Amino acid sequence: MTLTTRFAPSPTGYLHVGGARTALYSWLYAKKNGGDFILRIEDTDLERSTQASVDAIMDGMNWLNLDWTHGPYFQTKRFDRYKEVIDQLIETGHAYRCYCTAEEVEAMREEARAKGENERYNGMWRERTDYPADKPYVIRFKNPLEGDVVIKDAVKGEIVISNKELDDLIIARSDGSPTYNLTVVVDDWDMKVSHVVRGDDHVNNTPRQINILNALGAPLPVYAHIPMILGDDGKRLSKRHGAVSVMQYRDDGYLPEALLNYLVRLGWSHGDQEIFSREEMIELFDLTGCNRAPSAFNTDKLIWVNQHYMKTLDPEYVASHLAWHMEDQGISTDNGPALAEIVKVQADRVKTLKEMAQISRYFYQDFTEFDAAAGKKHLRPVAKEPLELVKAKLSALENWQGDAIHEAINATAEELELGMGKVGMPLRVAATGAGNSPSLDITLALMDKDKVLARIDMALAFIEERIANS
RNA sequence: GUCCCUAUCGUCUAGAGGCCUAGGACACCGCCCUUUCACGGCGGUAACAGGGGUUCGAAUCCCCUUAGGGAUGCCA
Repeated sequence: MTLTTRFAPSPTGYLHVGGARTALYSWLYAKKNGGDFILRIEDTDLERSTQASVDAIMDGMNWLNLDWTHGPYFQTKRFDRYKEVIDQLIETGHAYRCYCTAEEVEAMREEARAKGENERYNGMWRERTDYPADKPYVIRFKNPLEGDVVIKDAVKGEIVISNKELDDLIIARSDGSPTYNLTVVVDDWDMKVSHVVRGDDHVNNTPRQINILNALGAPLPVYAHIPMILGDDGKRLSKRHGAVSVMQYRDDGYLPEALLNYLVRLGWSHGDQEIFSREEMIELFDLTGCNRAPSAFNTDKLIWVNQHYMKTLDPEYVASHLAWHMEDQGISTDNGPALAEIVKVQADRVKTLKEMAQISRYFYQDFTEFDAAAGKKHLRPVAKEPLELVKAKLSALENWQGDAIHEAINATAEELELGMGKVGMPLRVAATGAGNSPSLDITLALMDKDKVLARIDMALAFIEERIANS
């Protein structure tokens, strides 16, 4: 039998990092075992589900390149099937109508709480058949009264919950629509899901689902509940923590490989290994290696992973992602060096692609003024002579290449008996407009010679102006 | 309130009774490299929540406490 996992988000918001990690683990486990991975949209809550959220979730999955073999399935398209199962449950005596009002249920809860018991519905309609006419009712599942439910969780171990803690949950609302605990059970059964990998906020639902599965005579899947992800501050992840949406990480300049690698290591490990290629993750991942405690998201480490991938992945590939950021920042790259060259020289000086785009602007666009601090510090009257000399040497160059440029700068410093910094820094500010850049010879070689010479003239004019104003 | 889960450096984690005077990574701090910013190299600070057991021996097993998280919805 094929091993099957699924990712089943409800479309009530974007794909956040917690969901993404759950999806990743499910996906990994299926891939590892040559199984199927299903994407199912749990949209039975008509009030809160939106198409925009469905799109956002798919965008996130696509950006992370987590592909599914089946789906997306939508629960709203399967209402007939759920109705069928609910009727079956009623016929077999596993479910019944409940005419309680909200007030009555609330009273039961308070009563239970007053007695120091778990708040639960008391089952007052379990055996009644004196149904009032024209009154709204819900369908409740007849949960076993005695015994324990044992969950053999692949990551948490054995969890035992007494049926006494469980009440008869609602499986169909008064408008007839099915609820989560029913739909998830039916779907996992129908879709032959063999391994349910989900957040551990669902452990409490699991015994109820197992009871329904048993009532249906359906096989039990293997459950694997993975802990939640906490924010930087150790508190539950929320919008307050900033970038929790997967797509926000794209916008902020992270590579999908970096997010995936960071996420796979958050709550799972393979010895001391930190870096995992997609293939390695698939090969090495295992549910039993998952941690049982929640973990806090740490952006600093994500940044480190991101830089690692910017430096080591194929520059052409990284460039394809950089192109997105260039466009996002309105920088046309039609005229200038190939983006892969930018990646090669900038990768180890930035944390994100967004930053890479920002600091590479001068390769593609002219600037009208120098960075204030850098200009003030390096474009001073003393810089006039070295700039003029280096300009002369550069303009005399026939082959505009790194080593020749390097020679020209060296020669200038030697001739004027100056340190490299006295020549290099003014030239750097002149050519790039700012105080930092990759190594000068490489930077200049990536730019047009004429453009460099023109910018040196601009710097010279800037210095002249300062002299005139002093 | 009740039930469930969890607990190793600031963070992610290694550790499945002796290999642990607790290892790695990120961050942080020094030093080196250096024409800028970085990268890199070397070194350092830093943890088994507390208390009881079990055992010749416990970070590892058991119990209690404490702390965090989750559930307790006609949300998923």
